[in-house]
Amino acid sequence: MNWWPARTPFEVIVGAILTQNTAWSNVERAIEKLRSNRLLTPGAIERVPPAQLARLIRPSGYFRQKAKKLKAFVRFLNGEFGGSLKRMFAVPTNELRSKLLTVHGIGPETADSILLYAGNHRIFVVDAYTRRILARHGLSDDRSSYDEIREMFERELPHEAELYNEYHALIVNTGKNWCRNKNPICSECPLEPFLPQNSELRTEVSS
DNA sequence: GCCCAGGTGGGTA
DNA sequence: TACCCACATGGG
Repeated sequence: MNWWPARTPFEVIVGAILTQNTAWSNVERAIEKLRSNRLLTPGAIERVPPAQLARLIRPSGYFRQKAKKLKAFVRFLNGEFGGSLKRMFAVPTNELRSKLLTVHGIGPETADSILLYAGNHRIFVVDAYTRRILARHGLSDDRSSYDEIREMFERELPHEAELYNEYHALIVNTGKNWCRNKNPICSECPLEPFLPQNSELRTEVSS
């Protein structure tokens, strides 16, 4: 939870759901609404009426869908782990990942963000930026699946949560520029370790 | 006005 | 499996 902007693990999870296909600035408004209404705990989300929850998170977009997703997660947490995140995160990574993927509204990226940023599990998070940057460097194509890309990073990088955390942060923070502009690739590119020696990709890339 | 953002689920062929 | 679409707000 070093880079992810949140105060508690549960807040990370809420943010991971609210940020689905949504700009973070919009998520912040929704989180602040939840905070001022003291709804940033599993118990509070469980008890709040769905319509009220939806109204509060409206700025994050898809608010009716996301209200259902937040409800689905706390139902899962209560049912499987008695409402305890500590107990949930004590489950081995792969087993927990499988369980999270059964929850309505939790897909691969959301599951992995929860595992890494809320639970400190060693899982590399792949997102839209990661895919675009990889494709642009010729390291993947559109047919590469989420898990293929994730496993590539986990295979090539030291297996450390701290490093995955930082690496994904670098991709998100800088990816925005690389995706839209035709900037040369600089030495600070997080994918630099993957680029073949002598590759023209190291100095320049054409769109 | 138009396009997009730190995705996911459901329906159809 | 592989598309297609709905979901919705706020900023550039």
